[in-house]
Amino acid sequence: MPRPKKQLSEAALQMIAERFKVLAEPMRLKILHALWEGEQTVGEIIATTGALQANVSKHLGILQQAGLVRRRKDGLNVYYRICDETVFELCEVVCTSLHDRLAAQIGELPLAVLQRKHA
Amino acid sequence: MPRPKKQLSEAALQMIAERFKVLAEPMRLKILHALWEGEQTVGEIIATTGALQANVSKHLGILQQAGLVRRRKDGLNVYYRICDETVFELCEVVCTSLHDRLAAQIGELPLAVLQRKHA
DNA sequence: CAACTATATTGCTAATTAGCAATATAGTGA
DNA sequence: TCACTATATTGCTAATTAGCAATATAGTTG
Repeated sequence: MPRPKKQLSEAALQMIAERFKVLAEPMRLKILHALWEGEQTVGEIIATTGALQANVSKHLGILQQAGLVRRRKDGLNVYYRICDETVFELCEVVCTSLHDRLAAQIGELPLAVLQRKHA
Repeated sequence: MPRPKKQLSEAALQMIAERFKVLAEPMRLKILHALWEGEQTVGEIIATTGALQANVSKHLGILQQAGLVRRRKDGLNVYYRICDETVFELCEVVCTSLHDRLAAQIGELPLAVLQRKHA
């Protein structure tokens, strides 16, 4: 049974792809993960992720540009926090999908029935 | 209130990022969208998307590698179909997020209250 | 003001990849 | 077998980008 067709313009595809692109970097996911529990300064994020300062700063810029995190300046420090909760939902859906896929692949493999019974 | 911390290894981040990467190309999204209503041959996908045959074939290979689509061969034709429904869920979540973001940005802008009242 | 700290930006390089053109493969029918 | 069709693969080029090093900016303190 065919689904009802939803129209998607080139511009829409571009925007959606762009969002996925932002999430397609392990380091950015790591940063978002670090912000899971709440806002952190850039310095804290650097410590948490172990990445170089310049890279963290650049990634944070990209995340902010995408509207996923928000800046808050206080003295010398800059605090970042997640401002789009769908980030977590997306990661969860992907995790579940990957998990299911791997589980299915495991199911495809024959078990080691040939293992020796005793020594 | 801090959220409960979920642990994410480097390998997990890598896998998740990889999945997002697959979805981060407009043409692949277009192909998935073409498969929304059901399985299609490569030829049909080419016609629907307007892309060159070589590119469609390569994208389909990537999608299959990622476990998002499945091949079925029948004579000269090869039929592809989506085998991971989370694809649609992910796109919907992103669309909603983007929509909300744009709506919020519209709200930030002052309306054209200065427009002339009469000619 | 100068010295210091936290963060941002810039220039560079190496690696990845989408699209194109050309070729290869596989299945069909005569 | 040959000719034809559908799909896959390969080689190439141009564009993008993550990470690094160096520098710049902004805020603080003395």
